[in-house]
Amino acid sequence: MTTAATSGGRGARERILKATVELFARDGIHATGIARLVDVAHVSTRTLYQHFPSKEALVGAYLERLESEPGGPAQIETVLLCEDLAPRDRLLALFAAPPVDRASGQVVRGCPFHNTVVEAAGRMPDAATFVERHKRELVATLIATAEAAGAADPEELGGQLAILFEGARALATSLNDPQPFEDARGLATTLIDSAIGRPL
Amino acid sequence: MTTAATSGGRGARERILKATVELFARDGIHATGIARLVDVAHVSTRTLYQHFPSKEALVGAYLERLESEPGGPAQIETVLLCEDLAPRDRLLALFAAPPVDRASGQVVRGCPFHNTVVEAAGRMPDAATFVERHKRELVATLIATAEAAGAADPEELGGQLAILFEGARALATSLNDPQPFEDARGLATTLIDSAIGRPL
DNA sequence: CCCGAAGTACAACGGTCGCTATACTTGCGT
DNA sequence: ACGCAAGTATAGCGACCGTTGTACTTCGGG
Repeated sequence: MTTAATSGGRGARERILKATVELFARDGIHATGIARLVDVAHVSTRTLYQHFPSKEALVGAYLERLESEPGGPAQIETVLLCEDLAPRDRLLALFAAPPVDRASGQVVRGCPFHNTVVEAAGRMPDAATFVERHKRELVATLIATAEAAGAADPEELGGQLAILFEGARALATSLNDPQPFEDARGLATTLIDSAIGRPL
Repeated sequence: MTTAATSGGRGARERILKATVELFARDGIHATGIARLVDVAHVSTRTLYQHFPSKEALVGAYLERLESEPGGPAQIETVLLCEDLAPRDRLLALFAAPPVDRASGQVVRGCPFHNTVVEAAGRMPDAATFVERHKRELVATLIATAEAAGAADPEELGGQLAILFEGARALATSLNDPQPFEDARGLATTLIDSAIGRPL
């Protein structure tokens, strides 16, 4: 179901970005042509190219949007910054919910950042660099949160949780089954509680 | 560096498959056109289409080859079946070596099966089904090996190792850094030894 | 030796894709 | 109320991609 704006008019850039996030994340970059993008965004082709010089530039904007958009497909990772939760709960929240896109209601097809690297296949170095930086920040955030939770070795725990998170998303995608997320949550709980000396 | 056969002649099907595995795994499916495939395989376009009715059929053959080819990009997983090693060592071997393709000598760009699902983006249901089955078999093999190693809860350990393996490959790809593989190996060692009651 | 299968060379087709040109319309800010 | 930026509609370009047709060559087995 398309959730982008249903009427044309001013604010084209915003509609283009919304449609881009929706379609690139759900259907993939190669599978999403400019024509469909223009359809969903209710924007003329000309307008799209007045805002973005090329499809590759659109991919760059897509990645930036993924990072900043609160309800988007990358929303899960933002719980790490939620100050309302205790550090331990923030870490566990990563594995709490099945990774669902609020817009489409469907289970997210893996990690959109990682998928972009795979689809780019070495042909879009800027995108690869962006994702590399994003993932390094994710690991850094995990380490910082692990430290805030009082982990004995925050770097070790952060690195482990990063692998668990990526692995759960990848395996859930390949298996077409959310089960790995539950397995990862169980192991994550053990690792966290062991690292912070929490009683069983 | 291209390692496919350097001369034409009989045996085209084999050369086509070798080139397909090399190029699809290294450069991606979308990025690999029939023209390049034909070049590397030293085969005429016509011959390729006499062996495979379409590119999509070639993707199917590619996946089958990935599973069976001993030295191919999916070679790492085959150590699980190596009877020369003790079960515990088989499990650890998964994380021992950086995932390198013998043909290209480069670090493998994630898991080729998972990448195929991502690139297919829902447009090749057969490929997705194939990968799903492959991954279920991988998990099953991990569980069986965990059981052979004497794990207290083989299903739990197998599932955990599967997530670690997938996560290490995915994160190493996104980060463009083999570090996650080392982190995963450390955690895997702990999990295995804890599960089989091995002393530190 | 020679038939038939296997492979080759190459041009071209239809389709799609990213992208642009042209000419027109809309609607907010002042 | 009106000017100008913003957006629209649409046709089409050139390039590339997967795929096919045609006519020719090369072998190996009987």
